[in-house]
Amino acid sequence: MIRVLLVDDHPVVRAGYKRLLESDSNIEVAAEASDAESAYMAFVVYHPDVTVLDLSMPGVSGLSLLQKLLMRDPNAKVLICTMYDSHTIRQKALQAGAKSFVSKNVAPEKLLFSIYAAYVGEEFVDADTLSSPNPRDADEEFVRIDSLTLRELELFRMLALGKTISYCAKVMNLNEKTVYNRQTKIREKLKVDTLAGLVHLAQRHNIIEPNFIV
Amino acid sequence: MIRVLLVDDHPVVRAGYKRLLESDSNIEVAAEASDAESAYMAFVVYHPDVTVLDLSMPGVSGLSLLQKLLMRDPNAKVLICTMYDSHTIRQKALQAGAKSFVSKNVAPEKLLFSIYAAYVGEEFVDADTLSSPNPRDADEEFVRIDSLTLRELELFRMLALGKTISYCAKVMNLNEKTVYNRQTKIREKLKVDTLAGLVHLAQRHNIIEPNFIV
DNA sequence: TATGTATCGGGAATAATTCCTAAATACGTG
DNA sequence: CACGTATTTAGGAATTATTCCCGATACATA
Repeated sequence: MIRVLLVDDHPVVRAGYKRLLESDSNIEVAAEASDAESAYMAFVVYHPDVTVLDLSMPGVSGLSLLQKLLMRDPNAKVLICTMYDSHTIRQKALQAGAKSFVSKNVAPEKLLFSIYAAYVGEEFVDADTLSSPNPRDADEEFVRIDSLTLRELELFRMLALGKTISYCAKVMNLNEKTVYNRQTKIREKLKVDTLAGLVHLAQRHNIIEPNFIV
Repeated sequence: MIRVLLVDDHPVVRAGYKRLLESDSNIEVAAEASDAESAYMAFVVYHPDVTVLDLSMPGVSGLSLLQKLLMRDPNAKVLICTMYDSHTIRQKALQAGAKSFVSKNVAPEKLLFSIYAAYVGEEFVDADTLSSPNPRDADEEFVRIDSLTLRELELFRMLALGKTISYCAKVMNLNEKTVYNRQTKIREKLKVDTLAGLVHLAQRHNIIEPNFIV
């Protein structure tokens, strides 16, 4: 039996996942969490075989959680699952130590398969997304985004979402000074001179969802 | 047996929904679709009792599909389900003729309940989301934007596009000081505390278009 | 004419941001 | 292991951006 910890901030989606995963008789959802904090606690308490982590969580980026989990247990099997099929995010996730990565555009069977793969310790990165490299990949902008460090990427995302410096500092457990300095560096690296430009860049590269217009 | 048509562009999420819905023995997923076109065809062919429609589809807006479905069958029971818990979207969906509306932040049981409600023809709008009106409320936002003067609106647009203060001053033939002061007033009127927030607001109200890589 | 509102910017105070520096930690490599 | 390199974190001082309060003009309209 593969015991899974399920982390996703949408109850409905999480419930759906759970049913989907448990349609496989070898998989059991041992615990669920809707945010990074409770996810970490659940991880410590339940020692799941595999953690399925949805990256599109609000607040602190899921990537920090990923690192925390790996710090706690370097052999943790974490399967990253995300709406945003961005090469940037994928790179960062793998770089941060994720063993597996699938987007929500993948076939459901592949999700199950990748949980098995993660369980036995194999790395699995969804072939679809890898084999059809995004045309944006060659883009200069992409290279710039790629040059961001993990923490810079996190801050980039939050700033693009419209969070204030003080909010970012609070959420990321940083001194405001650090956030200011890092923000400057981000804009430097991305060659963007306003916060608004940062938003557009983030949207172009699926770092944040484009604003929904109905 | 309630026959459901399931429309969501993420296979994994869709599969999860399906398992969730079918965990209720009175509900059967008669058909699935991942885009507006095939959803419409499936609707015509299968005559579902209830259509569960995820609004976060790419391409043609889900609301257009909703209208098409209602044109085809004015009594169609359509349950709108969305990631984006925005009052704007909710308003527009109901206004377009949706009978029911839930966000993915709702409890899974409520999703099932709302399908029953839709089936028997009752209107159901998730109370949680209604009772806590979003600060980004569409109408309020609209009123605020409406309160901008002509020059303020011009500047608002330029700032949202990512132009710098000095550029705006040059183009608008103004002293930078004036631009600063005006910018402050705009953010005050719009109740937004970062430039990034200004971008999102501008996009929501079609002041500027979200820019994608083509 | 009085009144209100839009437009424009100055002066002084304040807050935000940069620039430079540095320590602690991690990480791969010879 | 030791070493070079990169990351993450901030502080002090300098600089810039932004606010707050204010006065001036223009222009419509009650």
